[in-house]
Amino acid sequence: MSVVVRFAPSPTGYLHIGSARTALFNWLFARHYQGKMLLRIEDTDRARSTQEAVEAIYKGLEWLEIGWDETPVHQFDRLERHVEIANELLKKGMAYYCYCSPEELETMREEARAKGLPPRYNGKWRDRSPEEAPKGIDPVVRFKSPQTGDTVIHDLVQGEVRVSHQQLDDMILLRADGTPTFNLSVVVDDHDMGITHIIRGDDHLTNMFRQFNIFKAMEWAIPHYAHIPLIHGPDGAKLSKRHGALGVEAYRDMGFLPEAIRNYLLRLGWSHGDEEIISTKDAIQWFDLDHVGKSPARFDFVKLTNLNGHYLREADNERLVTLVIPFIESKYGISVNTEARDLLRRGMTGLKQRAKTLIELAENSLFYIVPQPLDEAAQKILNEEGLQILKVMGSRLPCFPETSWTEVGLEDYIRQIAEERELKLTKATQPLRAALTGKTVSPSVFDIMHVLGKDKTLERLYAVLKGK
RNA sequence: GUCCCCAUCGUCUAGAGGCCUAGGAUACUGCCCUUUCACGGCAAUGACGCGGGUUCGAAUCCCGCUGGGGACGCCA
Repeated sequence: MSVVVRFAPSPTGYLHIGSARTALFNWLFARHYQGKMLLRIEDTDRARSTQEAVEAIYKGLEWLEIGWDETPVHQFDRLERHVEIANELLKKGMAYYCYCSPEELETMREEARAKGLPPRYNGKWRDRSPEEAPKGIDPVVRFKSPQTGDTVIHDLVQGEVRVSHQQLDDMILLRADGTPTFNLSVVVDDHDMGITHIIRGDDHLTNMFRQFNIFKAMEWAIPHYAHIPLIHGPDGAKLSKRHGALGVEAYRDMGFLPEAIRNYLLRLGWSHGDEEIISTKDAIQWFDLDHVGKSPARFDFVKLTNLNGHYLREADNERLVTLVIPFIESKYGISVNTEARDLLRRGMTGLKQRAKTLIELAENSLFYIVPQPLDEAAQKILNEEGLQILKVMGSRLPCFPETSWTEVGLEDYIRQIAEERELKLTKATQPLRAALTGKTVSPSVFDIMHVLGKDKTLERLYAVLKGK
């Protein structure tokens, strides 16, 4: 039997990072077994579902380069089928009408709570005859959960999980307005979609038992379950939307690369020995449920940032240019023309080694596009002594042939000048760096001079000398 | 409150009874490399929550405690 998994987010906000990890695990699992990953939008809550949120899910997955198979299923479209199954359960005597009002249920829960019992529906209408039904009240349909014994399920991550049936109340299948609820819809869809493995967040663990019983009542094949632990915030609490969990687009805007996010998320709860840097290819080859940990992990920006730095260094220069330009344009209000773009492209090898995010890369790239004012440290470097050396450079560099104007050629030449004057090389390079970039920290000055070219280099140099 | 789950360096984790005087990654500190900064290299600090068992032997198995988390909706 081939593997079919699904990612089933509800479109009530953005695609948050915990959901992204669930999607990633499903995707890797499907790819590993050469199965399918289907996408199902759980939009049955009409009040909270929005089209924007649906778009955000698609966009988020696309950005993360997590693809899905087949056309996404919109759960709401399948409403009639869900109702059909509810009616079938009714006919089988595995479900019944309940006429309790929401207020009545609230009191019921409070009373149970007061007695130290679990706040559950007490089964009031479970065995009553329909004749007792009050007039003018639209009933809900409830599932007849087993009342004695217990259910043991072997979860692929959690191991054996056992729940006493006393813990299970008769859940609502159909609301008073006739629409199906989550637990029903999920089971019907999972069955109809031929889902073999359900990989989802730990917070659904208790739903597993409710859903399991519907599968049994319908005599449908029961899928395998794998409940992966949740991601926690730095404070150790669930990283939920309410706690300000961020959508994937926020991570994109913070300058993270999708491959870095994927690698980071993968290592949050899954491991392969001591491997840390894991390519997608290896991830697909290695991924399994056996090595998913059972304890929740805290989200750590610092480690993500480190990983991002790694992938930034490895990334293709042209790609980084394309990625960084929007950051430059939006954050600094500078428009990047083709000439500037070319400088960025040629300077990228030196730039990318020194940035951990695209935001940092944008900031560090600025000097290539627009000459930058001298910052405080650069001013200090260009004191009397510094200016003196700069002047020397200003007079010597024009004589240096254009054909030798390369990183190596320039280094040799400037080393030579420094030696002549019995200066440490840094005494020569720091004033140059300050004049060329406005800063005391940058890529190699020889690299920068080469990228800028002779004309631009001298232009910048003279501009600083003139300004002093 | 009831039920369920979890528990190794600050954080992410390796560890499936002897390979563990507990390994890797990250962060922090120091040193080296070096035109600055990063990268890289080396080193140092740093953990099996507690208490009982089982066993010749426990981070690993069992029980209890403590701590953390999750679920208890006509939300998904």
